[in-house]
Amino acid sequence: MLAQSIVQTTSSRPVPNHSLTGSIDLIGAPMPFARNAEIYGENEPADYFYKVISGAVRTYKVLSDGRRQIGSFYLPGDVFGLESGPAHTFSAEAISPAKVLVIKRSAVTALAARDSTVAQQLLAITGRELARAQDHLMLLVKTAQERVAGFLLEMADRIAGRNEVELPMSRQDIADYLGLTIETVSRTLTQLEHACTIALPTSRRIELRNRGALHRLNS
Amino acid sequence: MLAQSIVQTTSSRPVPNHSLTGSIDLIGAPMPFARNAEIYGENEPADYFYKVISGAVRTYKVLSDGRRQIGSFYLPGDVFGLESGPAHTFSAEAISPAKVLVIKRSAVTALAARDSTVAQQLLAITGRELARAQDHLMLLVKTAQERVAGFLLEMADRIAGRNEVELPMSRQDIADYLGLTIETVSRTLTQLEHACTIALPTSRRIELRNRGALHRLNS
DNA sequence: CGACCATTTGATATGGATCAAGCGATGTGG
DNA sequence: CCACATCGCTTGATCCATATCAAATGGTCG
Repeated sequence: MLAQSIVQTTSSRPVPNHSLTGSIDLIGAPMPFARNAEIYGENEPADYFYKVISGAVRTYKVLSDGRRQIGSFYLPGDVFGLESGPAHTFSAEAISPAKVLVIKRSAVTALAARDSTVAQQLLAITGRELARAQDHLMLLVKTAQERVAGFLLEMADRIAGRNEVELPMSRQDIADYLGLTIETVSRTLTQLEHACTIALPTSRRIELRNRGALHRLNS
Repeated sequence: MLAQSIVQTTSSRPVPNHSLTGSIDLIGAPMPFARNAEIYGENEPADYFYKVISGAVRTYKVLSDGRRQIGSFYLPGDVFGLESGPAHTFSAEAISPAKVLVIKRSAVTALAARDSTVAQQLLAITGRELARAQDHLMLLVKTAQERVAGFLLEMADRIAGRNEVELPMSRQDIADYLGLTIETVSRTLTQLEHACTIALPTSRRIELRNRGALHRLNS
Protein backbone atom coordinates (compact mmCIF):
# COMPACT_ATOMS: atom_id res chain seq x y z
CA MET A 1 0.00 0.00 0.00
CA LEU A 2 2.79 2.33 0.90
CA ALA A 3 4.73 0.90 -1.99
CA GLN A 4 1.71 1.51 -4.13
CA SER A 5 1.79 5.15 -3.21
CA ILE A 6 5.43 5.39 -4.21
CA VAL A 7 4.40 4.39 -7.66
CA GLN A 8 1.35 6.58 -7.66
CA THR A 9 3.30 9.55 -6.45
CA THR A 10 5.86 9.23 -9.16
CA SER A 11 3.36 8.72 -11.92
CA SER A 12 0.69 11.18 -10.85
CA ARG A 13 2.60 14.19 -9.67
CA PRO A 14 3.96 16.64 -12.24
CA VAL A 15 7.57 15.72 -12.88
CA PRO A 16 10.34 17.99 -14.13
CA ASN A 17 11.84 16.93 -17.42
CA HIS A 18 14.60 14.75 -16.03
CA SER A 19 14.73 11.31 -17.50
CA LEU A 20 15.55 9.78 -14.11
CA THR A 21 12.28 10.88 -12.67
CA GLY A 22 10.14 9.97 -15.64
CA SER A 23 7.63 7.31 -14.72
CA ILE A 24 8.90 4.93 -17.43
CA ASP A 25 12.42 4.85 -16.04
CA LEU A 26 11.15 4.64 -12.53
CA ILE A 27 8.63 1.89 -12.88
CA GLY A 28 9.85 -0.05 -15.88
CA ALA A 29 7.65 -2.77 -17.26
CA PRO A 30 6.11 -5.35 -14.97
CA MET A 31 8.30 -8.41 -15.46
CA PRO A 32 7.12 -12.03 -15.47
CA PHE A 33 9.04 -14.79 -13.69
CA ALA A 34 8.45 -18.52 -13.99
CA ARG A 35 8.13 -20.81 -10.97
CA ASN A 36 11.55 -21.12 -9.28
CA ALA A 37 13.12 -18.50 -11.55
CA GLU A 38 15.78 -16.36 -9.89
CA ILE A 39 14.95 -12.67 -9.57
CA TYR A 40 18.32 -11.72 -8.13
CA GLY A 41 21.19 -13.47 -6.39
CA GLU A 42 22.89 -12.86 -3.07
CA ASN A 43 25.76 -10.34 -3.39
CA GLU A 44 24.57 -9.00 -6.71
CA PRO A 45 24.44 -5.20 -6.93
CA ALA A 46 21.18 -3.90 -5.47
CA ASP A 47 20.43 -1.43 -8.24
CA TYR A 48 16.74 -2.27 -8.30
CA PHE A 49 14.07 -3.14 -5.86
CA TYR A 50 10.83 -4.89 -6.57
CA LYS A 51 7.14 -5.00 -5.93
CA VAL A 52 5.04 -8.12 -6.27
CA ILE A 53 2.06 -7.67 -8.59
CA SER A 54 0.89 -11.27 -8.63
CA GLY A 55 2.25 -14.60 -7.48
CA ALA A 56 4.65 -15.06 -4.59
CA VAL A 57 8.37 -14.65 -3.96
CA ARG A 58 10.85 -16.04 -1.43
CA THR A 59 14.20 -14.63 -0.36
CA TYR A 60 16.79 -17.04 1.03
CA LYS A 61 20.38 -17.85 1.78
CA VAL A 62 22.14 -21.18 1.41
CA LEU A 63 24.48 -22.09 4.27
CA SER A 64 27.82 -23.77 3.67
CA ASP A 65 26.39 -27.15 4.66
CA GLY A 66 23.74 -26.82 1.95
CA ARG A 67 20.82 -25.96 4.22
CA ARG A 68 18.62 -23.18 2.94
CA GLN A 69 17.14 -20.51 5.18
CA ILE A 70 14.22 -18.50 3.85
CA GLY A 71 14.29 -14.87 4.97
CA SER A 72 10.80 -13.84 3.91
CA PHE A 73 7.85 -14.57 1.72
CA TYR A 74 6.41 -11.75 -0.39
CA LEU A 75 2.83 -11.59 -1.63
CA PRO A 76 1.07 -9.19 -4.01
CA GLY A 77 1.60 -5.60 -2.87
CA ASP A 78 4.79 -6.38 -0.94
CA VAL A 79 8.06 -4.62 -1.75
CA PHE A 80 11.31 -6.56 -1.51
CA GLY A 81 14.97 -6.20 -2.38
CA LEU A 82 15.33 -2.77 -0.74
CA GLU A 83 18.82 -2.90 0.83
CA SER A 84 20.79 -0.52 2.97
CA GLY A 85 24.10 -1.60 1.45
CA PRO A 86 25.15 -1.75 -2.20
CA ALA A 87 24.44 -5.48 -2.65
CA HIS A 88 21.56 -7.86 -2.06
CA THR A 89 22.03 -9.84 1.14
CA PHE A 90 19.63 -12.62 0.14
CA SER A 91 18.72 -14.29 -3.13
CA ALA A 92 15.17 -13.99 -4.46
CA GLU A 93 13.09 -16.49 -6.46
CA ALA A 94 9.53 -16.72 -7.67
CA ILE A 95 7.62 -19.38 -5.72
CA SER A 96 4.82 -19.49 -8.27
CA PRO A 97 4.63 -17.80 -11.66
CA ALA A 98 4.84 -14.14 -10.67
CA LYS A 99 4.62 -10.64 -12.10
CA VAL A 100 7.02 -8.23 -10.46
CA LEU A 101 7.45 -4.50 -10.88
CA VAL A 102 11.12 -3.62 -11.21
CA ILE A 103 12.00 -0.22 -9.74
CA LYS A 104 15.27 1.63 -10.17
CA ARG A 105 16.76 2.33 -6.80
CA SER A 106 18.76 5.40 -7.79
CA ALA A 107 15.69 7.03 -9.26
CA VAL A 108 13.67 6.60 -6.09
CA THR A 109 16.60 7.71 -3.93
CA ALA A 110 16.94 10.85 -6.02
CA LEU A 111 13.24 11.46 -5.84
CA ALA A 112 13.24 10.95 -2.07
CA ALA A 113 15.87 13.66 -1.73
CA ARG A 114 13.40 16.19 -3.11
CA ASP A 115 10.05 14.75 -2.06
CA SER A 116 9.81 14.01 1.63
CA THR A 117 6.68 11.90 1.22
CA VAL A 118 8.70 9.49 -0.91
CA ALA A 119 11.39 9.44 1.77
CA GLN A 120 8.70 8.70 4.35
CA GLN A 121 7.44 5.80 2.28
CA LEU A 122 10.92 4.30 1.91
CA LEU A 123 11.33 4.55 5.67
CA ALA A 124 7.93 2.98 6.28
CA ILE A 125 8.66 0.08 3.95
CA THR A 126 12.01 -0.56 5.59
CA GLY A 127 10.46 -0.25 9.03
CA ARG A 128 7.81 -2.82 8.23
CA GLU A 129 10.46 -5.14 6.83
CA LEU A 130 12.31 -4.77 10.12
CA ALA A 131 9.18 -5.55 12.11
CA ARG A 132 8.64 -8.64 10.01
CA ALA A 133 12.21 -9.81 10.52
CA GLN A 134 11.79 -9.33 14.27
CA ASP A 135 8.58 -11.35 14.31
CA HIS A 136 10.30 -14.06 12.30
CA LEU A 137 13.20 -14.04 14.72
CA MET A 138 10.85 -14.58 17.65
CA LEU A 139 9.35 -17.59 15.88
CA LEU A 140 12.72 -19.31 15.53
CA VAL A 141 13.25 -19.78 19.25
CA LYS A 142 9.96 -21.53 19.86
CA THR A 143 8.82 -25.15 19.71
CA ALA A 144 7.80 -26.72 16.42
CA GLN A 145 4.10 -26.38 17.25
CA GLU A 146 4.51 -22.71 18.10
CA ARG A 147 6.46 -22.02 14.93
CA VAL A 148 3.90 -23.68 12.71
CA ALA A 149 1.02 -21.98 14.53
CA GLY A 150 2.76 -18.62 14.16
CA PHE A 151 3.35 -19.24 10.48
CA LEU A 152 -0.28 -20.14 9.85
CA LEU A 153 -1.52 -17.05 11.66
CA GLU A 154 0.90 -14.86 9.73
CA MET A 155 -0.23 -16.28 6.40
CA ALA A 156 -3.90 -16.04 7.36
CA ASP A 157 -3.39 -12.36 8.16
CA ARG A 158 -1.58 -11.70 4.90
CA ILE A 159 -3.69 -13.72 2.48
CA ALA A 160 -7.30 -12.75 1.97
CA GLY A 161 -10.12 -15.14 2.93
CA ARG A 162 -10.09 -15.07 6.69
CA ASN A 163 -10.23 -18.73 7.63
CA GLU A 164 -9.37 -20.59 4.44
CA VAL A 165 -5.84 -20.07 3.18
CA GLU A 166 -4.33 -21.27 -0.11
CA LEU A 167 -0.61 -21.45 0.54
CA PRO A 168 1.61 -20.63 -2.43
CA MET A 169 4.64 -22.41 -0.93
CA SER A 170 5.66 -26.04 -0.50
CA ARG A 171 6.29 -27.88 2.77
CA GLN A 172 10.01 -27.53 2.06
CA ASP A 173 9.63 -23.75 1.82
CA ILE A 174 7.73 -23.67 5.11
CA ALA A 175 10.34 -25.88 6.77
CA ASP A 176 13.18 -23.65 5.55
CA TYR A 177 11.35 -20.56 6.76
CA LEU A 178 10.75 -22.02 10.21
CA GLY A 179 14.12 -23.72 10.68
CA LEU A 180 12.50 -27.16 10.84
CA THR A 181 12.53 -30.22 8.61
CA ILE A 182 9.81 -31.02 6.16
CA GLU A 183 8.92 -34.08 8.25
CA THR A 184 8.41 -32.04 11.40
CA VAL A 185 6.25 -29.50 9.57
CA SER A 186 4.13 -32.28 8.14
CA ARG A 187 3.76 -34.07 11.46
CA THR A 188 2.88 -30.84 13.25
CA LEU A 189 0.18 -30.00 10.71
CA THR A 190 -1.22 -33.50 11.15
CA GLN A 191 -1.28 -33.05 14.93
CA LEU A 192 -3.09 -29.72 14.58
CA GLU A 193 -5.58 -31.39 12.28
CA HIS A 194 -6.21 -34.21 14.76
CA ALA A 195 -6.76 -31.58 17.45
CA CYS A 196 -9.34 -29.96 15.12
CA THR A 197 -7.36 -26.73 15.20
CA ILE A 198 -7.05 -26.75 11.42
CA ALA A 199 -8.36 -28.73 8.49
CA LEU A 200 -6.37 -29.74 5.40
CA PRO A 201 -8.77 -30.13 2.47
CA THR A 202 -5.68 -30.37 0.24
CA SER A 203 -2.06 -30.13 1.25
CA ARG A 204 -1.81 -26.52 0.09
CA ARG A 205 -5.16 -25.38 1.42
CA ILE A 206 -5.50 -24.84 5.13
CA GLU A 207 -8.63 -23.99 7.05
CA LEU A 208 -8.20 -22.39 10.45
CA ARG A 209 -10.85 -23.95 12.67
CA ASN A 210 -9.66 -22.61 16.00
CA ARG A 211 -7.72 -19.39 15.89
CA GLY A 212 -7.77 -19.14 19.67
CA ALA A 213 -5.85 -22.38 19.98
CA LEU A 214 -3.31 -21.18 17.41
CA HIS A 215 -2.84 -17.90 19.26
CA ARG A 216 -2.37 -19.75 22.51
CA LEU A 217 0.31 -21.89 20.89
CA ASN A 218 1.88 -18.86 19.31
CA SER A 219 1.86 -17.15 22.72
CA MET B 1 28.15 7.40 13.20
CA LEU B 2 25.10 8.16 11.12
CA ALA B 3 23.23 8.72 14.32
CA GLN B 4 26.01 10.98 15.40
CA SER B 5 25.46 13.08 12.34
CA ILE B 6 21.78 13.38 13.09
CA VAL B 7 22.70 15.01 16.32
CA GLN B 8 25.41 17.11 14.74
CA THR B 9 23.10 18.23 11.99
CA THR B 10 20.44 19.33 14.40
CA SER B 11 22.78 21.15 16.69
CA SER B 12 25.10 22.75 14.15
CA ARG B 13 22.80 23.94 11.43
CA PRO B 14 20.92 27.22 11.90
CA VAL B 15 17.46 26.44 13.17
CA PRO B 16 14.31 28.51 12.75
CA ASN B 17 12.76 29.62 16.00
CA HIS B 18 10.42 26.68 16.50
CA SER B 19 10.69 25.05 19.85
CA LEU B 20 10.31 21.59 18.31
CA THR B 21 13.50 21.96 16.35
CA GLY B 22 15.56 23.56 19.09
CA SER B 23 18.49 21.40 19.98
CA ILE B 24 17.48 21.19 23.65
CA ASP B 25 14.10 19.65 22.87
CA LEU B 26 15.60 17.46 20.26
CA ILE B 27 18.49 16.05 22.17
CA GLY B 28 17.45 16.43 25.78
CA ALA B 29 19.94 15.71 28.47
CA PRO B 30 21.98 12.53 28.37
CA MET B 31 20.23 10.29 30.87
CA PRO B 32 21.90 7.81 33.20
CA PHE B 33 20.49 4.33 33.81
CA ALA B 34 21.59 1.88 36.47
CA ARG B 35 22.41 -1.75 35.71
CA ASN B 36 19.18 -3.61 34.85
CA ALA B 37 17.11 -0.40 34.89
CA GLU B 38 14.27 -0.32 32.38
CA ILE B 39 14.59 2.30 29.65
CA TYR B 40 11.20 1.55 28.13
CA GLY B 41 8.71 -1.28 28.13
CA GLU B 42 7.13 -3.28 25.35
CA ASN B 43 3.94 -1.64 24.07
CA GLU B 44 4.72 1.73 25.59
CA PRO B 45 4.29 4.68 23.22
CA ALA B 46 7.40 5.13 21.11
CA ASP B 47 7.65 8.90 21.51
CA TYR B 48 11.40 8.85 21.90
CA PHE B 49 14.32 6.96 20.52
CA TYR B 50 17.72 6.61 22.05
CA LYS B 51 21.43 6.66 21.42
CA VAL B 52 23.92 4.89 23.64
CA ILE B 53 26.67 7.20 24.92
CA SER B 54 28.33 4.75 27.28
CA GLY B 55 27.54 1.34 28.70
CA ALA B 56 25.39 -1.25 26.97
CA VAL B 57 21.69 -1.91 26.42
CA ARG B 58 19.58 -4.97 25.59
CA THR B 59 16.14 -5.13 24.03
CA TYR B 60 14.01 -8.19 24.75
CA LYS B 61 10.61 -9.81 24.92
CA VAL B 62 9.34 -12.25 27.50
CA LEU B 63 7.31 -15.15 26.12
CA SER B 64 4.23 -16.47 27.86
CA ASP B 65 6.19 -19.40 29.28
CA GLY B 66 8.61 -16.99 30.94
CA ARG B 67 11.48 -17.45 28.50
CA ARG B 68 13.18 -14.23 27.50
CA GLN B 69 14.40 -13.55 23.97
CA ILE B 70 16.92 -10.78 23.47
CA GLY B 71 16.40 -8.89 20.22
CA SER B 72 19.61 -6.90 20.14
CA PHE B 73 22.52 -5.56 22.11
CA TYR B 74 23.41 -1.88 21.74
CA LEU B 75 26.85 -0.43 22.38
CA PRO B 76 28.11 3.17 22.45
CA GLY B 77 27.16 4.95 19.24
CA ASP B 78 24.22 2.66 18.50
CA VAL B 79 20.70 4.02 18.10
CA PHE B 80 17.77 1.96 19.39
CA GLY B 81 14.05 2.27 19.99
CA LEU B 82 13.29 3.64 16.51
CA GLU B 83 9.96 2.03 15.62
CA SER B 84 7.78 2.05 12.54
CA GLY B 85 4.58 1.83 14.57
CA PRO B 86 3.37 3.97 17.45
CA ALA B 87 4.59 1.63 20.23
CA HIS B 88 7.81 -0.10 21.22
CA THR B 89 7.80 -3.73 20.17
CA PHE B 90 10.52 -4.76 22.63
CA SER B 91 11.47 -3.70 26.14
CA ALA B 92 14.86 -2.07 26.73
CA GLU B 93 17.15 -2.29 29.76
CA ALA B 94 20.64 -1.15 30.63
CA ILE B 95 23.02 -4.11 30.84
CA SER B 96 25.64 -2.11 32.67
CA PRO B 97 25.41 1.43 34.08
CA ALA B 98 24.73 3.42 30.91
CA LYS B 99 24.36 6.96 29.63
CA VAL B 100 21.73 7.30 26.94
CA LEU B 101 20.77 10.25 24.81
CA VAL B 102 16.98 10.58 24.66
CA ILE B 103 15.72 11.97 21.36
CA LYS B 104 12.19 13.16 20.63
CA ARG B 105 10.82 11.23 17.73
CA SER B 106 8.34 13.85 16.54
CA ALA B 107 11.06 16.47 16.37
CA VAL B 108 13.29 14.33 14.19
CA THR B 109 10.37 13.30 12.02
CA ALA B 110 9.45 16.93 11.50
CA LEU B 111 13.04 17.80 10.74
CA ALA B 112 13.33 14.93 8.27
CA ALA B 113 10.37 16.31 6.36
CA ARG B 114 12.38 19.46 5.61
CA ASP B 115 15.94 18.17 5.57
CA SER B 116 16.49 15.20 3.29
CA THR B 117 19.86 14.37 4.84
CA VAL B 118 18.09 13.73 8.14
CA ALA B 119 15.60 11.52 6.32
CA GLN B 120 18.51 9.65 4.74
CA GLN B 121 20.06 9.09 8.14
CA LEU B 122 16.82 7.73 9.58
CA LEU B 123 16.58 5.36 6.66
CA ALA B 124 20.20 4.28 7.05
CA ILE B 125 19.77 3.59 10.76
CA THR B 126 16.63 1.57 10.14
CA GLY B 127 18.32 -0.28 7.28
CA ARG B 128 21.26 -1.25 9.44
CA GLU B 129 18.90 -2.40 12.16
CA LEU B 130 17.19 -4.58 9.58
CA ALA B 131 20.51 -6.02 8.43
CA ARG B 132 21.38 -6.82 12.03
CA ALA B 133 18.05 -8.54 12.61
CA GLN B 134 18.60 -10.61 9.47
CA ASP B 135 22.07 -11.65 10.62
CA HIS B 136 20.64 -12.56 14.01
CA LEU B 137 17.90 -14.56 12.35
CA MET B 138 20.47 -16.56 10.39
CA LEU B 139 22.28 -17.39 13.63
CA LEU B 140 19.18 -18.90 15.21
CA VAL B 141 18.93 -21.79 12.78
CA LYS B 142 22.48 -23.00 13.32
CA THR B 143 24.11 -25.39 15.77
CA ALA B 144 25.17 -24.23 19.23
CA GLN B 145 28.82 -24.01 18.17
CA GLU B 146 27.94 -21.93 15.12
CA ARG B 147 25.72 -19.58 17.12
CA VAL B 148 28.37 -18.97 19.75
CA ALA B 149 31.08 -18.51 17.13
CA GLY B 150 28.87 -16.05 15.25
CA PHE B 151 28.15 -14.15 18.44
CA LEU B 152 31.84 -13.86 19.33
CA LEU B 153 32.71 -12.61 15.85
CA GLU B 154 29.90 -10.06 15.97
CA MET B 155 31.04 -8.75 19.33
CA ALA B 156 34.67 -8.67 18.28
CA ASP B 157 33.69 -6.57 15.26
CA ARG B 158 31.63 -4.18 17.35
CA ILE B 159 33.83 -3.77 20.39
CA ALA B 160 37.22 -2.18 19.98
CA GLY B 161 40.40 -4.16 20.67
CA ARG B 162 40.57 -6.62 17.84
CA ASN B 163 41.32 -9.89 19.54
CA GLU B 164 40.56 -9.27 23.19
CA VAL B 165 36.92 -8.58 23.98
CA GLU B 166 35.41 -7.49 27.30
CA LEU B 167 31.78 -8.59 27.13
CA PRO B 168 29.30 -6.35 28.90
CA MET B 169 26.66 -9.09 29.13
CA SER B 170 26.19 -12.19 31.25
CA ARG B 171 26.01 -15.79 30.07
CA GLN B 172 22.26 -15.60 30.57
CA ASP B 173 22.08 -12.61 28.21
CA ILE B 174 24.14 -14.46 25.62
CA ALA B 175 21.97 -17.55 25.99
CA ASP B 176 18.77 -15.52 25.56
CA TYR B 177 20.22 -13.80 22.52
CA LEU B 178 21.21 -17.07 20.88
CA GLY B 179 18.15 -19.12 21.84
CA LEU B 180 20.26 -21.53 23.91
CA THR B 181 20.53 -22.31 27.61
CA ILE B 182 23.20 -20.85 29.81
CA GLU B 183 24.66 -24.35 30.26
CA THR B 184 25.02 -24.89 26.52
CA VAL B 185 26.69 -21.50 26.08
CA SER B 186 29.11 -22.26 28.88
CA ARG B 187 29.94 -25.73 27.59
CA THR B 188 30.44 -24.43 24.07
CA LEU B 189 32.83 -21.73 25.25
CA THR B 190 34.75 -24.37 27.18
CA GLN B 191 34.97 -26.54 24.07
CA LEU B 192 36.27 -23.62 22.03
CA GLU B 193 38.81 -22.94 24.74
CA HIS B 194 40.00 -26.55 24.72
CA ALA B 195 40.32 -26.35 20.95
CA CYS B 196 42.50 -23.24 21.46
CA THR B 197 40.09 -21.21 19.35
CA ILE B 198 39.55 -18.77 22.21
CA ALA B 199 40.96 -18.07 25.64
CA LEU B 200 38.95 -17.05 28.72
CA PRO B 201 41.19 -15.06 31.05
CA THR B 202 38.03 -14.19 33.02
CA SER B 203 34.48 -15.23 32.30
CA ARG B 204 33.65 -11.83 30.76
CA ARG B 205 36.90 -11.39 28.85
CA ILE B 206 37.38 -13.42 25.69
CA GLU B 207 40.45 -13.61 23.55
CA LEU B 208 40.01 -14.77 19.97
CA ARG B 209 42.98 -16.99 19.22
CA ASN B 210 41.80 -18.39 15.91
CA ARG B 211 39.42 -16.23 13.93
CA GLY B 212 39.65 -18.56 10.96
CA ALA B 213 38.24 -21.42 12.97
CA LEU B 214 35.41 -19.21 14.20
CA HIS B 215 34.58 -18.08 10.68
CA ARG B 216 34.57 -21.67 9.50
CA LEU B 217 32.13 -22.56 12.27
CA ASN B 218 30.06 -19.51 11.51
CA SER B 219 30.01 -20.63 7.86
C1' DC C 1 35.25 -14.98 56.80
C1' DG C 2 30.78 -16.06 55.02
C1' DA C 3 26.84 -15.35 51.94
C1' DC C 4 25.48 -14.70 47.47
C1' DC C 5 25.45 -14.90 42.65
C1' DA C 6 27.46 -16.19 38.22
C1' DT C 7 29.56 -19.78 35.97
C1' DT C 8 31.07 -24.40 35.10
C1' DT C 9 30.60 -29.29 35.09
C1' DG C 10 28.07 -33.71 35.36
C1' DA C 11 24.08 -37.05 34.53
C1' DT C 12 19.87 -37.86 32.28
C1' DA C 13 15.77 -36.81 29.40
C1' DT C 14 13.58 -35.35 25.21
C1' DG C 15 12.08 -32.80 20.93
C1' DG C 16 13.15 -32.72 16.58
C1' DA C 17 16.55 -34.59 13.02
C1' DT C 18 17.66 -38.32 10.32
C1' DC C 19 16.95 -42.49 7.85
C1' DA C 20 13.59 -45.16 5.53
C1' DA C 21 9.35 -46.47 3.48
C1' DG C 22 4.67 -45.77 1.84
C1' DC C 23 1.04 -43.02 -0.35
C1' DG C 24 -1.49 -39.98 -3.39
C1' DA C 25 -1.72 -36.74 -7.15
C1' DT C 26 -0.08 -35.32 -11.55
C1' DG C 27 1.65 -35.93 -15.90
C1' DT C 28 3.67 -38.56 -19.82
C1' DG C 29 4.37 -41.92 -23.27
C1' DG C 30 2.82 -46.11 -25.29
C1' DC D 1 -7.10 -44.52 -21.83
C1' DC D 2 -4.22 -46.78 -18.99
C1' DA D 3 0.53 -48.20 -17.00
C1' DC D 4 4.12 -46.16 -15.04
C1' DA D 5 7.38 -42.68 -13.48
C1' DT D 6 7.83 -38.65 -10.75
C1' DC D 7 7.16 -35.51 -7.20
C1' DG D 8 5.36 -33.73 -2.98
C1' DC D 9 3.70 -35.18 1.17
C1' DT D 10 2.91 -38.23 5.12
C1' DT D 11 4.07 -41.74 8.39
C1' DG D 12 7.23 -44.77 11.07
C1' DA D 13 11.63 -46.07 13.69
C1' DT D 14 15.79 -44.62 15.63
C1' DC D 15 19.38 -41.30 16.95
C1' DC D 16 21.47 -37.22 18.69
C1' DA D 17 22.12 -32.30 20.07
C1' DT D 18 20.58 -29.63 23.35
C1' DA D 19 17.44 -29.04 27.39
C1' DT D 20 16.77 -30.12 31.99
C1' DC D 21 17.95 -31.32 36.58
C1' DA D 22 21.53 -31.27 39.94
C1' DA D 23 25.70 -30.11 42.19
C1' DA D 24 30.28 -28.14 42.57
C1' DT D 25 33.30 -24.15 41.92
C1' DG D 26 34.77 -19.49 41.92
C1' DG D 27 34.57 -14.66 42.28
C1' DT D 28 32.68 -10.43 44.79
C1' DC D 29 31.15 -7.69 48.44
C1' DG D 30 29.61 -6.77 53.04
